[in-house]
Amino acid sequence: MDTSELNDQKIRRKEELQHLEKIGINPFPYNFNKTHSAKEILDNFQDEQPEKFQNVCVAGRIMTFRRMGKATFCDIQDESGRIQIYFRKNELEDTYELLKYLDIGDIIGVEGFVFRTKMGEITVHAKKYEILCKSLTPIPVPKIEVDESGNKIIHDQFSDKELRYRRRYVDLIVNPDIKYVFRTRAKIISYIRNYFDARGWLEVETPILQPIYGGATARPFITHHNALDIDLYLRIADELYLKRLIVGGFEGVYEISKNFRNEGMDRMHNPEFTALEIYVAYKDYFWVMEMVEDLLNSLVVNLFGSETITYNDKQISFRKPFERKKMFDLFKEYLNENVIDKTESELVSIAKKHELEIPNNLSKAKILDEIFSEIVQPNLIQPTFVTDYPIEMSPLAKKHRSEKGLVERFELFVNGFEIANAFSELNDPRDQRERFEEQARLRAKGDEEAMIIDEDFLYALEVGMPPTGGLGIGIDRLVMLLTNQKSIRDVILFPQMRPESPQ
RNA sequence: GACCCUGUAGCUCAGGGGUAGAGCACCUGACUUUUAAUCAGGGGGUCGCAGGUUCGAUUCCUGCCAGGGUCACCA
Repeated sequence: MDTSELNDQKIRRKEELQHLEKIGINPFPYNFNKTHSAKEILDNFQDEQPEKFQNVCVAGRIMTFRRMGKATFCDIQDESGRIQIYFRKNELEDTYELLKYLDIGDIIGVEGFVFRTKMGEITVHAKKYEILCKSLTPIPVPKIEVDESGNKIIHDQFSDKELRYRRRYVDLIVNPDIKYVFRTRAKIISYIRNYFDARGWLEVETPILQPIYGGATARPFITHHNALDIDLYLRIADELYLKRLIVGGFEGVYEISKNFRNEGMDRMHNPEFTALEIYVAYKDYFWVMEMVEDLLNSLVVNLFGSETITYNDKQISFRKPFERKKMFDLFKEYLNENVIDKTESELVSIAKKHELEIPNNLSKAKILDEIFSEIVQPNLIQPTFVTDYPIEMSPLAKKHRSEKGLVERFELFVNGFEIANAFSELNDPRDQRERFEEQARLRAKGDEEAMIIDEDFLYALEVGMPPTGGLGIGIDRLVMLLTNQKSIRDVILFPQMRPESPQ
């Protein structure tokens, strides 16, 4: 680091560090034998049995200091929470003087016994302590002041969103409550994995670097392989590879996949995001509906002990069965129109009646999609399966067994979010080729997101894929929903940011 | 990509054409059960960056950079 950037606080900390080294103390030692977390002590200490905690070793980051001459209190924070430490000069002798070389942010290890102070706080009375890491740059430490009328005044709150995302490590220290979101995220993923594994479905890994991207309509990131001298695409979805594995004879495969889409960023979108896809042989979309219903119901019960969650003051119930509605019935319900036989221009004028401007030259599928997501989707708060989509919107889904022009597809909406997308998978290679060709025509007309023909995938379908039910779940949005977060950036540890420009 | 808002101390913010303010954090001293510790002193800023207007710009204007929000595209 350029020393001209050092402010007075950094300079002082560096001097403290050098002093510690000069007197033979390693400010960056190798290990510490921690015996208890803060939470274990706070939860289990009993005043009538203090002997159980006669000798504990705790470690954590110093978050507050209250120095009172010959006695000092500080709070240290470990992963489980905070605990107060008490130091006395007459017991620590020389090392007491060294406390003045410690700062908020330093990590220390303390050996001592647990007691309760006059004010009632469970505290570790230090017999000895050692520095485990000297912190050379100050962190903001919020202090909550309560005034006479009981209002909370928070000083030093670390609330700047840019800094919180860029320096997530500081955010985690200073706003430890957010750890809950990431713990819950891990629990959700591990629950889903266990659920699938228990049913014998195989977790697989498929290529992130793909010569032909597919499985979704989106613009890709492009990269280059030097040795082969070819462009490769970061995957936008793993669907076509998972289906190849069903062709290969695995009867249930799933992948928890980082996907990459070169599109806008906002509250609901990050350029890289996590999707779950699963394909099970011999099943159709009705079976998938019941599976995802059971998966989400049992997940929510497992996490919260209840079928009901709260998102943004709304109660959302995951009680089975979820509502099931055909897409065209929803159009009827919200537009009072039967849109199934309408032309493009008729649809545009219907949209206008509902104060929705549709850009020119959109295909019928895109217009319907637009109307649906603007007018219908925001109303789907309780878990709702929307079924039976127009064929043009779903080039990888199998034609509906009885409804002309539709496919066997559903999406699950909760709180207006699209959580899951599923099909009876298209396995007729002739039909699949026609759908790809239609996509190619759209692409030629300028639709940059239309799919590319994947000849190898068609070859695989010619080899033969059994009837298959497939499902995709947007993990980030599911986590948002289940942790009551309003931005995708709040459920991704390191969300994408514009790089900081060197000023 | 378009529009709106924002950028001042380590953090959160106020201010305003004439030597830059608060709370917390930091430093010195006092204090052996404090917890917003308290008390007495003190230091710390290229006011996002670059131009322009002006006797003088952190303040006004323009451009750029960064962030947030809304819209567009999308999941």
